[in-house]
Amino acid sequence: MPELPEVETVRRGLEPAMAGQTFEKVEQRRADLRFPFPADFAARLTGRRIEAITRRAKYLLADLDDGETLIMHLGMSGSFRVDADTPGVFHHDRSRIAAHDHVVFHMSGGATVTYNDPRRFGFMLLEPRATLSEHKLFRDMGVEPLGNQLDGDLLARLFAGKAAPLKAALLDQSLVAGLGNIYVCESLHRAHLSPRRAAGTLARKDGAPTERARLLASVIRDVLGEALEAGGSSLRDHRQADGSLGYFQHQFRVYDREGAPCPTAGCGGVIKRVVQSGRSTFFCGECQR
DNA sequence: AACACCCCCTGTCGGC
DNA sequence: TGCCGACAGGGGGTGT
Repeated sequence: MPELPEVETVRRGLEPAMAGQTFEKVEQRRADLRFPFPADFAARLTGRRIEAITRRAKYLLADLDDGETLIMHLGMSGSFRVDADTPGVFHHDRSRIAAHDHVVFHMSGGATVTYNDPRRFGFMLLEPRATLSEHKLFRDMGVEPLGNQLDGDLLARLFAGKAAPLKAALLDQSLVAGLGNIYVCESLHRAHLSPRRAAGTLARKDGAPTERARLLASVIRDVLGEALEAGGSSLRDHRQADGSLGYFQHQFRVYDREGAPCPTAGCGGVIKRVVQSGRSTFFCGECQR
């Protein structure tokens, strides 16, 4: 489910419950998610204070006071539920275990934070913070699309010479990190660019960006920013950490809208679905070139 | 090197 | 109603 806007929304939901708090008790309810949990996972967290909850691309990072970082990835179906402190109710008793609740964090401030993940494509790791940027997961990771660096020039440089379709290039986390299937489809539609166009065509021969490269960089930031403002997208029953729903899905122009009229003014096209590198791409063949 | 493809796992939905 | 295949927001590994 979660692309950058959803993960950032989760981060903001976890922050008040976890940042500055200590793990009072940790329940690990199975041996593995996508990967095995780190050795002595619960014991290594218990008693540790979280200095900050941050995010890199689609990863949530909890910086611990012993120099380690708890790395959390939500995969396709991971979510966190925060049960806030209720006076008079001992917080260890507050959270009721539901199907696919795999980890429960009991925080010193009183909140209970539960990780639920039906498909178990998510994972949690503990790694030393000092060398995190050299870790296999982060070493080759691309730029944050909402950071200062992403503009037409960078996009053109990243894509120069690439024969891969724009769809694949934008999903490549080693170039731009944080986009997923939804926001790539939405961004390409807004930029009127075909998902099948070779990524290298956004750079001129001398490597300078085309106007389309500038436009694409710009709409990516717009789309992600708007999605963030809407609290992300809630597909199926996915919820934010506080239980509320994001509502950006109501603003989808192409994603999961096969057969619908293209929303571009005066276009008259119909949204199509094709498969690219094994995933659905939604786009308008008329106004996306 | 740069792609395309398959897989991990569970739930849901549409078609028959 | 029930069964079955297709598909789902991610990404790592393998093979060409």
